[in-house]
Amino acid sequence: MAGVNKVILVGNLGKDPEVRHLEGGNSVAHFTLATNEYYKDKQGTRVERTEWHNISAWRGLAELAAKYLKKGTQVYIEGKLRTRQYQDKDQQTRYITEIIADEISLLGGRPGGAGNGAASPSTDESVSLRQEPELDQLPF
Amino acid sequence: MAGVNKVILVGNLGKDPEVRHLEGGNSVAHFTLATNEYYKDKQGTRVERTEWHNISAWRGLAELAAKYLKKGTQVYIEGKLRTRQYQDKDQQTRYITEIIADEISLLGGRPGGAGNGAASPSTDESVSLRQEPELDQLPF
Amino acid sequence: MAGVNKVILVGNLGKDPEVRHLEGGNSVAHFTLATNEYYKDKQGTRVERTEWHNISAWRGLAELAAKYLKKGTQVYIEGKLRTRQYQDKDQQTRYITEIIADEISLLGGRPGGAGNGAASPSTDESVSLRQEPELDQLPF
Amino acid sequence: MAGVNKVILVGNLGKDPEVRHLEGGNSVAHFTLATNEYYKDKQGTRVERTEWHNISAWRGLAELAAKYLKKGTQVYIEGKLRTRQYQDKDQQTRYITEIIADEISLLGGRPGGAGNGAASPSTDESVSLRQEPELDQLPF
DNA sequence: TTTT
DNA sequence: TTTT
Repeated sequence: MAGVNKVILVGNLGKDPEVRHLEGGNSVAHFTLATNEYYKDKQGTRVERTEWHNISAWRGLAELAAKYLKKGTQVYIEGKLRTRQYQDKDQQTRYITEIIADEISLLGGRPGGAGNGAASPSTDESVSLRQEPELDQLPF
Repeated sequence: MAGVNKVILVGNLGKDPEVRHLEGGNSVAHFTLATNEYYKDKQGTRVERTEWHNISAWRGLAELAAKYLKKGTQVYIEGKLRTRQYQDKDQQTRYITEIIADEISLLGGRPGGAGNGAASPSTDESVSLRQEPELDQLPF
Repeated sequence: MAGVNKVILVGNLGKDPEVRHLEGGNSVAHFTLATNEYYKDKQGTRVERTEWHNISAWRGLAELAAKYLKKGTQVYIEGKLRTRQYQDKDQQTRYITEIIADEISLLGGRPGGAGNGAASPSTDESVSLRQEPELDQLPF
Repeated sequence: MAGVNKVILVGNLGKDPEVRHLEGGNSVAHFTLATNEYYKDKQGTRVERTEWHNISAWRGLAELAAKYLKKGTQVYIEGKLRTRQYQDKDQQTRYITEIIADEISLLGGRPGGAGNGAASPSTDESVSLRQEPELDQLPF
């Protein structure tokens, strides 16, 4: 029976998306997303906690991310968790957990309006896709 | 502004929860959860893909997890992502991403009914909590 | 800017799905879903509260619902809210809120195993779709 | 077994929240929220669809809604579905489906920054609560 | 390491 | 009208 693996985030990009064009015409965008949380510790002091997430967007969604998202942009992201292993420079097995984006919505009234250099999506373009990444083509 | 950091999973436990009792009376349970996904590859062959998640449940939710969950149990989990760093045995900095559970619901008609040895929750007990982990008391 | 309109439910069907075949080859399934909640009132008495939801599933998802879901089946449903207006028998305008399903996952170990008469999905069939209903073809 | 009844919305308020103070010191805020969706119809024409949701926020969350939200404010809302029945002016039984908010997050860089007259939340105040409405005190 |  |  199929399970459920769903992530929902609202936060701000830590850097501009990096896009790689893969053999076969596919592309993938990577960026980090910060989600902030505020709570009071035992002494009643207000504490801010920032969690950083690794986001991957594939194919059409990668192109849209490259076009409309920039460092600082506030977005809603829906996706799924994926943990990959890779060999580090010392040939040690390491693990990294990413969110593979299925949907991205720009938040705030007017993206690019505050002079952040990002394009504004025409309302004809939907910033939303749902597709399987091709794992054998992962760029790293 | 507070962001959103939410994870929703439906899957099966890979092992019995391990519970640790911390100084100060707190407790934390750890277990892994498998979420299964099915799709067809380019050749049209059906492929099963299993993603493994590290789950942490704190305090009252840890006690409930220890009491009612076992290897194989199907659960709905809602929580948030947290990536921690730690030093491995070679004093290298490593990262691990976990889901801190806020809510756990047992699925399927009759938990423990298949002779899996887990207790069945009395309907007076709510298998749901929402609380902040105390990070300075992390067991590892 | 596109918004977000998402519903996530885990509950049991109150009746077998009713499927209608529309002109043009489309089909739609309707059923109700009960979600149960337990809490203690001010007197400390345990109270059960059942919320009933109207679910609609379209096209391929309608066929799958008809095939695999029955009264009593426990399911995970993801979808979106839609409120429609219609004229009642006295020509009064009435409103009904439904969840248009995007994804349905059967829960519990063995659907149909308890002799409920529903078919068991072959693992080749995915009980998951994501598509736009055609509003001009609504059956009522 | 407890079910799941969860709604996640990102949209804009259609009007200022209306707050009622109930006997016993409780309060409740009501407002409508629009979620926009864009898609192409069969002719390839771009179509915008707006869905309107009835939101209720209770107690502390009602006060925060009254203080920080205004017509047009973009928010993230998490809550649950509740359908109530009431008697209309002709003593007919009617149904209304609402989302009872558990969490509300203001979106966009600077709430109130565009001169909309709403206060800006001090970072010491958390715009998030999770509590049961007292149904016997519903204001209508 | 789960489940079907 | 479901389920426990």
